[in-house]
Amino acid sequence: MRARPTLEKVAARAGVSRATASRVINGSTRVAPQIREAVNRAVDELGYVPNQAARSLVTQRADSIALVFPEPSTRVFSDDPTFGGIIRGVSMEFEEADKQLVLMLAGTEGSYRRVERYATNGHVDGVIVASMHGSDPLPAILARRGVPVVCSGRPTMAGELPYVDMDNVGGAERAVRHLLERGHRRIAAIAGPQDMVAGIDRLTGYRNVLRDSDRRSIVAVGDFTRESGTAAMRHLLADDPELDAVFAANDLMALGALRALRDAGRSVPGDVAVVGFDDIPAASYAEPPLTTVRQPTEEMGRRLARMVLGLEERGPVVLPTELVVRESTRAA
Amino acid sequence: MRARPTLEKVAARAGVSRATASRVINGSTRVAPQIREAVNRAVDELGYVPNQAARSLVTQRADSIALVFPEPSTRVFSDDPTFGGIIRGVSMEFEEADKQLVLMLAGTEGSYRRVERYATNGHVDGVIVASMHGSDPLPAILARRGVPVVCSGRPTMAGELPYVDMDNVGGAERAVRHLLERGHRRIAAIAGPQDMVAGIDRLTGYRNVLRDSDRRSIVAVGDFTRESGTAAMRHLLADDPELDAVFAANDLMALGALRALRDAGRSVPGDVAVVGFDDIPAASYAEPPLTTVRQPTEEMGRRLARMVLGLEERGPVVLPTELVVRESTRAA
DNA sequence: CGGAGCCGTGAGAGCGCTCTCTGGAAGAGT
DNA sequence: ACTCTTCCAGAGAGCGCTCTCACGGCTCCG
Repeated sequence: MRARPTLEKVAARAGVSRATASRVINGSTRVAPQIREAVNRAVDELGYVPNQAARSLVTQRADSIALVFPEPSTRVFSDDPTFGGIIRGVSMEFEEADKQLVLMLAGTEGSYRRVERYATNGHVDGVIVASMHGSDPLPAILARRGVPVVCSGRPTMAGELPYVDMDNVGGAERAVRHLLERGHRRIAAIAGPQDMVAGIDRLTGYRNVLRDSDRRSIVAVGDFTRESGTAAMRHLLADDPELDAVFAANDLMALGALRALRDAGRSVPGDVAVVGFDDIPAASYAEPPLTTVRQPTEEMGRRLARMVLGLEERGPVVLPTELVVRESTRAA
Repeated sequence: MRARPTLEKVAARAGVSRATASRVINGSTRVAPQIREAVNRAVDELGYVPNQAARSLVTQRADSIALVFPEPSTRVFSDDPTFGGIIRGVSMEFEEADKQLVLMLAGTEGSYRRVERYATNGHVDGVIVASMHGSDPLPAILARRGVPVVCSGRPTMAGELPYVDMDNVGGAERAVRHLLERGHRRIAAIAGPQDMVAGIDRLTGYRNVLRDSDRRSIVAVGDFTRESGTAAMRHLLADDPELDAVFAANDLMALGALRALRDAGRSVPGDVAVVGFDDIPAASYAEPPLTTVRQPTEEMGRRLARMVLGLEERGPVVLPTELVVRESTRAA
């Protein structure tokens, strides 16, 4: 493997100084056209590519940004399309800005410190933290150390941390209102974990609508897994056999609820209508296909990227969610 | 944000030379214990973290490795747990080796060149290419440029490229044999795209077993989407109404087949048994839960990582797959 | 007791780049 | 014609680190 050419070589070949070559390569306009061309030719001929390390050393920029996922939940990347969408969105923006995406899965204590070290040490120009638990201490720590941080999902630790979140409350409200409009009267909820912002907000949305309509709320709490959805649904059926609709705080639990309803001999949507949240692929495959709330995950990624790059004002951004109506709430 | 301390400062504080401080930080044993301790203390007190750019500049190593995904298929990360597993595995190994994972989604022509540039320019000590299409030219290009490359999935472009793949042939064989053992006689296949190694190999496995058992093979080709699975199943039923089992080259298509069978009024597994491949989460939620072939995706990630890091001999590695038997092939 | 050998430390070069500062040529103004 | 400005190119410093080399002090052997 032959040594990569340096700026020095390019300059020599083009018959100019290193400084001038550098100017051309970095797109300065204050260079005579013919010289510019000579340099460009030399670059092509030698296949020159700037050494990022050397560049970073002097510019103090890394041109890369870390995307940190909390890995405790193995769900990351496997069941939950949110992450994939975010990555895709971030990736697209970064490509445009010519930044690199450094992916870090942090879960263990040790890897936390590793992320912290890595981020505070100039490796990276900023960090996007995709934490589901709003109480994650990492963002605040990094921010305090002067690293630009943006959170995906509203952090619960009050503070000035900029974030991008989905409109969980609004999405839940729309979903529950949809059930009301369809004429359902006893609308139960399967809530998510109340230590996660998404879990809290979606339950809030549900409560908001029911409160306004003077209907009683009936809530069971799950942990966002399918199994917990099944269990929660069983409890709900036992507590209130009259219920005719369920809002689940995510699709996985809705899928679990579907199973419990099937086992209990209730038809969906005939006896009980079901709404989920997330619009995971399996929601459309379900039997019956699941009405759910879709989130603009890719857009979320883009906004996160733009914000951490400073292309967009830092600050809370809440993206609209969209109700996707399928058979699980459509009168048979 | 205060300036980060340099090695110089640490050395000064410890009362030694820069060289010695560097030795301590890099774990050289040839330093007097008390000096070592003095340096370590200085490091702690100042919160010193080495500047990676400066280090890379002189060592010519980047301590990071690119993981390239071909993005044309939006499925990446959303429906397919393979990617997630690979990322997790790679990430774990990298963490141990203190390397960084740079994620690149390459799809467009432009981004291809970008990956090429980036990888050949010393940013990265190696590249893992997770291409589904074995004919991807990128790995060969990089290899020729002297960049250590490892492929996830066997590349079709014959060559010396080291790779890690799943035992697709063996998995398919086991799946089909399972159907034979269950007493099924007319076993059809829904094959994947024949320009993808996974598609080819899984069909080969199916054919191998049927050939040995003198049974006729009945094949419809899909494109790994659920819809194509539904369509393929319809064709198969039309062509051979007598069939009593189907092997689908992936779970998504198997799910599609399930739907077509339901629509056609065939019970599963009573009338027709169904086997998939991948063991995506939705396979276990399906109605009935799907018998399928599980792949050790995380292990794959680990092996890829170890290979590209040179911790493991480069060369073809084929990981065993595992048959997961569920209701879709269990006699009712 | 002197020289060879070894070990721990410091001095200093240099990795490849950017950027400031300086110099010289060309154009504008008087 | 001469000065003042403008503009473009080059010289050179220096980013923070590693690593080679030289050197002083020590031990060990003859």
